Amino acid sequence: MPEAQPKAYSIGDLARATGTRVNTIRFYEQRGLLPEPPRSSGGQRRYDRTHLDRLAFIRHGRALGFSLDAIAELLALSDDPDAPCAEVDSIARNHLVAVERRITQLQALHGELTRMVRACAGGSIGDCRIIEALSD
Amino acid sequence: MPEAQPKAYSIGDLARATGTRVNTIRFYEQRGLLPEPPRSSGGQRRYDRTHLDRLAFIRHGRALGFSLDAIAELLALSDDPDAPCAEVDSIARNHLVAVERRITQLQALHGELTRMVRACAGGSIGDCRIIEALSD
DNA sequence: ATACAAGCTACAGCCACTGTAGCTTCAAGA
DNA sequence: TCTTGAAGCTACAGTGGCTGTAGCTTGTAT
Repeated sequence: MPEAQPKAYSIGDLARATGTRVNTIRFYEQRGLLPEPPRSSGGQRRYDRTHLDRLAFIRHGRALGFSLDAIAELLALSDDPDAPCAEVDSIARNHLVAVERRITQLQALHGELTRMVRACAGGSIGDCRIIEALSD
Repeated sequence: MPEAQPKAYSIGDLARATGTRVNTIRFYEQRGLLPEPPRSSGGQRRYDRTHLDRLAFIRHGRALGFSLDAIAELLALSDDPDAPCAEVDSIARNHLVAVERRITQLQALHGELTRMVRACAGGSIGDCRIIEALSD
C-alpha cells in the first residue's frame, strides 16, 4: 500500500490561494523566505501545505507593513516554539512605533496640503498660492 | 565697465543652502528637473540664484510628498504665470487624496498591530498571539 | 608650492517587487 | 495518442528616489 501523498500545489495554486503573483513567490524563494521546493520531473515547483502556510505568513506580515527582513526574523522565531516571545514582541513594537511616526508625519503633510489647496482661489498661476507656497 | 556678475554657487553651496546631498542635485539634473548649469574652466558646475530657487522648489515639493514627476509638472506650470492654475490645483488635490488614503490605511494597520501587541502575554513563542495572528 | 577639501564621472546597491522575452512543460479535450 | 493552449521556467531590465563608492581632477587657503 503506497503512502498517502500530501496534496501538491503548483506555483499558480499558491499564487491564487494567497493573492500573490507567481513572480513574487519566486522572488521570496530567491530571498530565502521560502525554501526551495521539490520539482516535478519536468522541473516545475511542487509545493505542499507547509509552503502554503509559510507564504500566507509572509503575506500577512507584508499586509501589516513588516519588511521582508523583519518577516524573515519572525519566521525564524516561529520555528522555535519554546523560545521566549520577547523578540517577537520587540519587532512588532518597533514596527508599531514606525507606523505611528509615519502617520504623524503624513498628518502634518495633510495639514499643509489642505491649507495650500484651500488658499487657491482658482485664478492664474501668477497668483496661485500653491506655486507660491512651494517657491516660498 | 564690466557687467556685475551674479553670485555663483558651487554644487556644495546649493547642497548646504537647501539641505540636499550633492549627489542628489546631480541626480535631479540628470532627471531633467534642474537645467544643466554652466561650468567653470575646470568643468565644475556653477549655479546662480535661479538654480537655487528651483532646487528649493523641488525640495519643498518633496517635503510635501510630491513625486518627482508631479514636481516636474508643477515646475513647468510655474513657468507660465498666465495659465490658469486649475492643473496645479488638480495635482495638489490628487496628492492630498493619496495622502488621505495612505493615512487611513496606516491607521488600520496601527489598530491591528496595537491589538496584536496588547494580546502578547510575554510567554513563549508557542503561545505568542503575534505569531498566531500572522499564521492565522 | 603644497596640501587637502571639494568636485567630477560612472556605476552598483537599496527595497519589494513587476514585467518581459524566449523558451519548456503540463493537462485536458478530440 | 495527439494537439493545443495555459502555465511554468530562467534570466534580466525597470520602477522611484535616492545613497554610496572608486578613482580620478580641480579649486582654494596658506
